[in-house]
Amino acid sequence: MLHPGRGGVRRGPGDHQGHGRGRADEDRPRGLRQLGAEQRDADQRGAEQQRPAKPNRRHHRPGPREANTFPKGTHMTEQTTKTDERDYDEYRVVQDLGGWKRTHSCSQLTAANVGEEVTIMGWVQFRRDHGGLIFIDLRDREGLTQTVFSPEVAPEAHERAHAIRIEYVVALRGIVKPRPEGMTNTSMHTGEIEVYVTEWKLLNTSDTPPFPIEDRVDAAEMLRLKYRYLDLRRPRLARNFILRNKAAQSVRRYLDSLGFLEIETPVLTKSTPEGARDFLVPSRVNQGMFYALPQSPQIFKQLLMVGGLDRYFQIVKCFRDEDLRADRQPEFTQIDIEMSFPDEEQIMGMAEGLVRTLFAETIGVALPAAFQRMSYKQAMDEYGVDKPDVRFGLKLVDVKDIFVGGGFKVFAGAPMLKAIRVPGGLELSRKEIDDYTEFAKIYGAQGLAWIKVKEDGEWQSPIVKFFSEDEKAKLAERLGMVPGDIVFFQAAPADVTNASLGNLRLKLGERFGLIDEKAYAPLWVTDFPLLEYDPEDKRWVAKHHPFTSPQPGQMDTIASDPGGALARAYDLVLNGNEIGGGSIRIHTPGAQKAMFSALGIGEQEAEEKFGFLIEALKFGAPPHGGIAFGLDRIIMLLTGSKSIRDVIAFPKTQKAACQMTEAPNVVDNRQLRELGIRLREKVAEAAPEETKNEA
RNA sequence: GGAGCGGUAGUUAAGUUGGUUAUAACGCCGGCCUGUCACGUCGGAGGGCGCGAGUUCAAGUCUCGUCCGCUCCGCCA
Repeated sequence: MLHPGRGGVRRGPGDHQGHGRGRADEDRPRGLRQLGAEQRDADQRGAEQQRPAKPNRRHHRPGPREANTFPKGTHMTEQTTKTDERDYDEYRVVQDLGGWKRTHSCSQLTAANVGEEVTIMGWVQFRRDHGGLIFIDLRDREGLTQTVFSPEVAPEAHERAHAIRIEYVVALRGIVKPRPEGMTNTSMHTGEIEVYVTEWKLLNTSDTPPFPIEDRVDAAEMLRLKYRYLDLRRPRLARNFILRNKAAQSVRRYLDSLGFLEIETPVLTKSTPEGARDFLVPSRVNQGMFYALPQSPQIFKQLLMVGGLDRYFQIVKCFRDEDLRADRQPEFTQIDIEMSFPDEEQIMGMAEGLVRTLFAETIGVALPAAFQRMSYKQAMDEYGVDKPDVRFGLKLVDVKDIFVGGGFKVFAGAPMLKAIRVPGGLELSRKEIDDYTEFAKIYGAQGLAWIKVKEDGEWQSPIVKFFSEDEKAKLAERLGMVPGDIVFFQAAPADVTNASLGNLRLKLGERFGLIDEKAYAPLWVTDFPLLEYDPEDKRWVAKHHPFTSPQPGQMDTIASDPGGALARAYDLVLNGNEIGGGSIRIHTPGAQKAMFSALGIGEQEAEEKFGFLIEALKFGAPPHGGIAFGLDRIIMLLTGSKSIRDVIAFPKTQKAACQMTEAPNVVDNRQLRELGIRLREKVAEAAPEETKNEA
């Protein structure tokens, strides 16, 4: 893996000189090299010691270097044109700040500053060297400023500026001047002015970056992640983190104003058996024992309520050892909130205020005064998913009853049969329909039935020949079918029907341009089932978590009808994304025990795993409840990012690895021995000898 | 655990039914240039196609394996 250096000489650690751009010094006996040459030679020796010479094919450069291996004079006449080449390394001596202070950021200067002497510092974005005038666009996280080096204004500064390259770090001092008539750049915030540099300091050089530091460049994500610190310099990412900070501060201000206390909870905590896989941390002091990283601070925030602290919040890292997605990372950030003596309305009202404030203060969007609400049942019935995107229609319609006992076995015998009518869908090509069929199969569907209603009203479909006239009539009426439509059907088990049609609906919404990209449609989904059946474990598990309170009276029927019990839980959905969820919690030991029992967790097991919680509930736990928001997902929505990685400073790849640090990695056997851990043979092969760990 | 897509100069990509010396643009290095702003212009260097086998007279192109990245299903109380 070669570094994209500019010259033939590799730089070692601590070498700030930036030599190695051109050929080695001895190739060019010119006056330029007097300054700082000694220093450089010393550095070079140091660098070579630390980094043994490696054949570097890339930087092989024929020319004077080879010429010099000939006896002096033999070929020199032929080389004379080449010896005019210059080496700017003498100017690439890194300087101290020497007391210089920044007066402005790179986005600040406007016509109002004309005539001022300013000092700006940052990275070189572009260099336009005209031989005479040199233009440098200087970048910091805020923006760009054009600077001018003129031989008439400052000859020394101008001469040295020939050495400046992209991503060099410089401090520029100069006078703000209006740009000449007709030379303003309207696409730049600072486009009315330019800074005439009078003196400047080179604060650091830079190797050529592996990819350009510009938004318009589409570098491979692997590369961006390996050089994440360079990726972060790009305006798009910088903007994301500036906004993320704004959002976090907005949350703090809002919750603080309502009396919520920001309290930290442990990161080294106890494994919880329910839910996602835990990340485990071995204990050295207690060999053979493990901490777990929190999947959420759920139990701690409840205990803070038992502790009488009344209102808590935390912007907190949570960890789940599950597979990654475009919107899922193994460590992510939650806005975690809990309050005492609330009902659902209070929490939802507080949460709406929070989200409304957040959107107003970050992107200036006014969300509706009251968010739309929908029961879980309605969401599943009409949208097939528990996080509907309500920016558009195309609702799912249950048509099972029409075909019960009918002649078309696929429909008549289906556990669930739903249809989705798409106005204008007549234009879909065979290929598109086939693609949608493949799409449906991802969710376990066997196929995808369809009917096109042609302009003359005739139905075109591979399946209508199996329908009776009565079925056709009822179907047309139920769906309101008109010419130009296509109707898709899914006949399958409930989960497959809902998932395939629910997700197809989203694709169709996009295909037919039904989604207003600028709209924000928040939606509360309420009345979730308390439990859901896990066919793998063959038992009922908590849909939300086992501390969620059932709705009044639901506990009584839980044994007879576990699937029918409803929870005091609510999710906040925005444009089809789940951005938050919470519940009123169980706050009496009796109810909590009953819940564990319903989940098939025995008294002894409950005692071992959650004994401290049950005990706490015995000591006057107040009624309490809360909510948690996925901060990363909210920032994704606010910034329009397609990937959660674009809103996390140092994210992990799909294999949960960090391209930059190469975490996770093997550790010394010594470290393992201290922890009382021995790796199984197969794994141990990859582990290093204990003495060999690279620094 | 599974499905799909991808890996070719520093980067982004092209590369035909396997066939001379693997293309281009940008970037890089150097020359020239006093009004550019993704400056221009002239010249130059730079890769053997993720890695490993195999088929073949011949492999970037075909086969198998493997590694890495992305999207998705499962999973994510």
